[in-house]
Amino acid sequence: MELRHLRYFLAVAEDLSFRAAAARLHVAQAALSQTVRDLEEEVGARLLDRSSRHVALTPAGDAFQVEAAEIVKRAGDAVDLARRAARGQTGKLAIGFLGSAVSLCLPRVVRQYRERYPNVELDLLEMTPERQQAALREGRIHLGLSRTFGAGSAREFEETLVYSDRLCAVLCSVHPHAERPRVRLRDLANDPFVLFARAEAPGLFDTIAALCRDAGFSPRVVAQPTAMATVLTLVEAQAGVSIAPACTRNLASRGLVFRPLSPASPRIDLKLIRKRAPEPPTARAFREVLFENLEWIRQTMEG
Amino acid sequence: MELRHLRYFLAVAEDLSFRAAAARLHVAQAALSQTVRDLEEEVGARLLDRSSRHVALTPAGDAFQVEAAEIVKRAGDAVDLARRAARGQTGKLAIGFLGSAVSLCLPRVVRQYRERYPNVELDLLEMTPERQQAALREGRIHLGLSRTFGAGSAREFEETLVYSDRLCAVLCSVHPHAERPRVRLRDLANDPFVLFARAEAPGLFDTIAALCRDAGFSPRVVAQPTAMATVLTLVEAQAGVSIAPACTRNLASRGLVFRPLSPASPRIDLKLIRKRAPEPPTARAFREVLFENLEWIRQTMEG
DNA sequence: CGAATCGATCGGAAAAACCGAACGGAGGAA
DNA sequence: TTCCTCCGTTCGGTTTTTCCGATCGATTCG
Repeated sequence: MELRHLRYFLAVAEDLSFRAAAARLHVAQAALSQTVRDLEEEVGARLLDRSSRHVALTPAGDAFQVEAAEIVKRAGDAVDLARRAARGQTGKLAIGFLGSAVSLCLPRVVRQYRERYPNVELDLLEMTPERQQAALREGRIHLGLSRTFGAGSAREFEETLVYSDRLCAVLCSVHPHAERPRVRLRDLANDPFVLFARAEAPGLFDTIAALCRDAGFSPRVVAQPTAMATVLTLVEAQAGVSIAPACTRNLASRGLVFRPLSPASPRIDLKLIRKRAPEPPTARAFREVLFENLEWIRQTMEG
Repeated sequence: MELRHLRYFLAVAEDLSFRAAAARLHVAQAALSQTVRDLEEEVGARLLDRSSRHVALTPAGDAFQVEAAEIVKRAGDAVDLARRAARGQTGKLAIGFLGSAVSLCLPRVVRQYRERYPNVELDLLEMTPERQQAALREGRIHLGLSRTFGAGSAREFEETLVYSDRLCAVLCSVHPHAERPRVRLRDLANDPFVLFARAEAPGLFDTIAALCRDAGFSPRVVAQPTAMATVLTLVEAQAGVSIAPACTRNLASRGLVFRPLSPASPRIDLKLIRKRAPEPPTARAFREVLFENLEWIRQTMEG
């Protein structure tokens, strides 16, 4: 049995006439007779009562008509669905993101994406860069918003710069250096340091450690919380000072100050990362929406 | 697009291999490539990512697979449904019945029918013979359980005897003749009569009128209720006497007596009536169940 | 009773589905 | 690295299916 059988049968069942249905389908009436006959043979029951003047549905044909109509309709819908899926207008999309880095800009992009692609099932998963790398590799997420994964990952992943940030000194507002417009790193040599856990973000940690080494000291790290909010809380509680990307000030309260470093620290980049593999259309669409907002994101992050 | 495309695509999507799927379908692998290719062309999107070593579903293919599987399954279900409909195992069945005549035997037959054909949507409609005739003609009911429609209907309807009944005198238990084993009709010549409305059942009414005429009198009809229960109530209230089929005693309370007539009245028949037209399988099945119970019905009605 | 219309049937033509074989690319083994 | 194997694609030729025009029998209508 093929859809052709159903389509032909439906046409006859609607018109209750082989000739009219044949005309509508642009086929000869003989073809219709033949096809309906074959269908009835396969079903094993007559679907249409046909005297030479009247055509009527049998009870079996009546039941079959309802089903056949739905099947043919669903076949059309299935094609539409596949087409939409190919365009990224439906399907699934899972994105890993670094909360501290994108909490300011991600909502806007997600809102625009949802407006344009309301039928995509979107999963936003806050993850550390390391977990993002693993998740991308295993296909659990399609895109990552993260610091760079480091050298050697360029073959496996494609990274696109979203915005670049600078590291700042994070001080409690009562810290002796809090009033200075810029903070020299070596002036913090004797302060205790609260740094984001190395296990969660080795790249960030090692960058900071290298900066200190260049400034002529090795930081005395007294705490490594696994949440940036905890880092800031400890600094505010005068447990120590910290070095963090400027954008984390979006998480901070009034009792903290963020001060540029002197000498200026290197930029650290937030990147949109994807696996070098066929990209789901949903991911491609999300990237496009994000790229349209690049200008705005960079302006926001600089301000 | 035909079901063949869906079946072939599904096989490949399940095995993630053209060769394996081809073997399973007993076709050459080339035929599969061709068919999937045609399908993708019609959809306008790739459904399968195929490098020369691995086959994987695209997002579009993933969405399409779910739909295609359901469509193919429904196609099979539709055939089953039509087959069952042709056997009377599913569908609709509407039966008109004369409440007073079949209240004793119909429940048993209906119960058996429901057990054997649980998926048939059964409508039981209490109707007078006249309404049954019209409903049968218009196809609103498929079978009727009724007194005969009268001469001249044999060409349009086929009637099968279910059981035959006798008319009885119906008296209030305090009626002077209530104690007699048999009642001579002419002894009731001066009694007021309560008879079932002629408009609702002309055949019955005219039969009774003819009996009285044969007994030498014309009955003085003081009421013609349209419900048999009302007839009995009025008789019990001593509004008059009545003549009714013996089986109506099933509706009666203690205050009434049913007495055979003398001379014995002619039998009146309850028939199963159907239109001379192609019979729905559900109706055919019901008739079979009823015929299996004919013996029991007749014994019950005589008792 | 003829004329017209309908669906079924038949033989041949057109279209499709199918097959085997050759081809090219990718991964694994030597 | 080179060779080998496996897989999907592509290409002619064949088989099967589908379709068409013509015709037939049956029924309705004038």
